[in-house]
Amino acid sequence: MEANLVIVESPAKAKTIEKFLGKDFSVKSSYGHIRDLSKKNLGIDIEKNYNPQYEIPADKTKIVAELKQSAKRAKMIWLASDEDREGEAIAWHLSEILDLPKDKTHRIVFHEITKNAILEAVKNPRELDMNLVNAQQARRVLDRLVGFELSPVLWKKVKPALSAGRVQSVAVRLIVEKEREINNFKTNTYFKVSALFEVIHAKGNKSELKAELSDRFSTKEKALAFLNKCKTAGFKISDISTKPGKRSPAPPFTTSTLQQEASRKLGFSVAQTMSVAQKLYEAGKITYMRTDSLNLSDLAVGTIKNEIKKEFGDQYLQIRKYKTKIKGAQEAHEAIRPSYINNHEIQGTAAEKKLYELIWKRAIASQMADASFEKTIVTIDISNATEKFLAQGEVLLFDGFLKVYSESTDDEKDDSPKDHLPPLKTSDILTPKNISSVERYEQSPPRYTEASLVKKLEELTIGRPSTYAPIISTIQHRGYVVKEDRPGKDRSFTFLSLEKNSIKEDIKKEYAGAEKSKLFPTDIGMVVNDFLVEHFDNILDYNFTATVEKEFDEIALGNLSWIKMIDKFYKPFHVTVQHTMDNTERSTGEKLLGNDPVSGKPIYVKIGRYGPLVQLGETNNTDKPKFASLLKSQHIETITLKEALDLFRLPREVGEYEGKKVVAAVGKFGPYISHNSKFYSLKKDDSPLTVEIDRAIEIIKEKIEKDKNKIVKKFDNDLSILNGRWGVYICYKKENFKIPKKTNIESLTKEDCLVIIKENNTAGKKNKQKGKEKKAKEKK
DNA sequence: CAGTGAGCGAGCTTCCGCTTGACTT
Repeated sequence: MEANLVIVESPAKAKTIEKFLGKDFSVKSSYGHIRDLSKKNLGIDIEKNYNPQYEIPADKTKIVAELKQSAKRAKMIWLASDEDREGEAIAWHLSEILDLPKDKTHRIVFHEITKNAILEAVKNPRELDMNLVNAQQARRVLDRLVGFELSPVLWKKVKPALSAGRVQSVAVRLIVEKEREINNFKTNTYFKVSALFEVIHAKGNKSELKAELSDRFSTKEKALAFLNKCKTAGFKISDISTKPGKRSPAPPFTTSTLQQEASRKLGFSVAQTMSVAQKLYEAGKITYMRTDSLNLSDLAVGTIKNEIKKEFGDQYLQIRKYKTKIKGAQEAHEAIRPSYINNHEIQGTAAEKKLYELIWKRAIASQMADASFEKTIVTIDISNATEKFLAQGEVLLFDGFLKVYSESTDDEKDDSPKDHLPPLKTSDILTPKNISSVERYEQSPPRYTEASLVKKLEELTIGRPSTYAPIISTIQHRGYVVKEDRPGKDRSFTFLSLEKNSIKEDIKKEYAGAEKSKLFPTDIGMVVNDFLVEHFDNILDYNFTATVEKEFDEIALGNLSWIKMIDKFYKPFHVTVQHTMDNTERSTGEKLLGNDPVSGKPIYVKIGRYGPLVQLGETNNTDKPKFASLLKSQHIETITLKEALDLFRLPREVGEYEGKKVVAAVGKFGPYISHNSKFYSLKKDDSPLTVEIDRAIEIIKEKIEKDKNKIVKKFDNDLSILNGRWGVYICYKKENFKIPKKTNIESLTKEDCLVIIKENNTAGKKNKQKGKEKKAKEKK
């Protein structure tokens, strides 16, 4: 029996610490929170000072029972959860549930998992900080009150099963407002001018110089006028200036920056980054991956120092201490870094290797010297114009940290040429080989990616490292936001070129505006957002979280009672909730698009029971209005009257095939064509409004062919072997069964199949039941 | 599997933050 029981939050952490502490200590993990507000109801007794009703969730009963056993046997219990308010609350809940006597309980904290830090922590135990615990209770109660009072308002006023909350609703708002900003963006064009000059040097050899005009022109006429002037102009270098520049490395990774860089450099989703990082952490290869801290332990800085000296030399070393700029950062852990710096690479999956390499490079580079440049700007005068051409050159003098790593940015649109410049001197005369002016479009603001949304949330201090990935998945799961690709459009631009004293004008085409893996609001997301902003603007305010965080801090310092703080928020909030429930109309996002030119009846667009629709005619009239669903690619915010009118053309007769009619329409499962009382789904690029008979026949033939291939073997009407998405499987009485790996499909007999089904049924019944429950839950 | 959009009402849905597996019909 061990004399000492240490409880931490994470099992991987427990394993590491146990090694440092020796055999008198047993280290166990609580697996995060062990208690939470009751799930069945509000879980808060409003009448009795907002008394929280805590419960141990079903999936935690086992671990709590184990901890109880261990605690009973131990002489001293060390509560070693994180030193932030959630960690303090975990320690408090543990002491309550495990019924720990004060004289048997020590609270210890450490910010890094190194032997020294842990031994030091054990030497300096303290008591539970109830102020910090109360700050957490306030946070928890506030979130529950907001979520569980706001969501039912949406069920009644918009649609059942929707949700709202302090964090998710603001995340959705960011995306909705960005979308509107983009939709309202007026794209102007301008003309930029660039030139290719020839320089003849003293010895007669020639070189080329690219330069850009310092000014842009707002119209084609102005650009043309300028090019005309250039026909007779002389070009001379009037100034060459050089100035030094430097770049510093980025700090080591936090959760948020890791998610951003893995997205930009490796194309990972934030969830993927977290799951790969979790694997690396559990394997002991990196430090904890949910952190907002930029700190590296002294031990880590020491080994990084040695590594840089050994690999690159002393001149590449520059020890730096980074301070977080994020307000409200709790810094309970280190920054994310490799556990062992001398491991440049690791064994593992391709994704694990790539992510590890990224973390390694970033940590190393953070302690390396600045890179230095020399920037040269050459100014070229034009004899008959006031505008100047500028040529820029950049020479890397010392690579420094760039030897290892360079951070990516979200918008890399700096396309000005930065070449190595030829030898030049002031007063050199230049001969233009070509001067051209190209029409450019102003760029609308960029849509959010998962990673850039995380960045924005972190700036607003909304959410925590452990919740960034879940937030992104929640708002998508609720149907407020979709992550998808959307095609761009062809657009034309004018290209003017002056060569050999004549100006040529071309109209060229480019493909622009295509989006890949971007976050778009859905119709329901927009309607819910507008409803919440209208009635609960204080909670949807981007500063709401920051404001309440300040109050949580005051509670943690013992300057404010958490009950008073909650009461001050709740009383007026609840009045607003009641008022909104009683006095507002249902919100459908209804909008008048215009009138039908044939009947003169109004056409509306709104969200109906089954999704967005267009409506022809009024609902209160004697004759029923006509309805039609929007296509998947259409949205209530942007659909035009013409597109709405087209929707009423469905179902549409496309033509004939094998003597039977082919009809295109939109059904429960999307656009389809029907033929001979069979149905065929349309492909992504097909529209039921425009699909032609030839294409329809193609789709029909394709489907028939595919169905043929689906059947591998058919024993009788009940039993067959089929080809599915995840490979070959057995279908028996409409139920599907997995075939064990290494089975020879060719030789499977009917009897073999029945055996597999039987085994599957007995062994897999439990799992299957679980799976079904989970699925049912997800559906809800 | 291939429209539906009325109205009533029972019983359901829902938050954020801390953790990891079990789950891939």
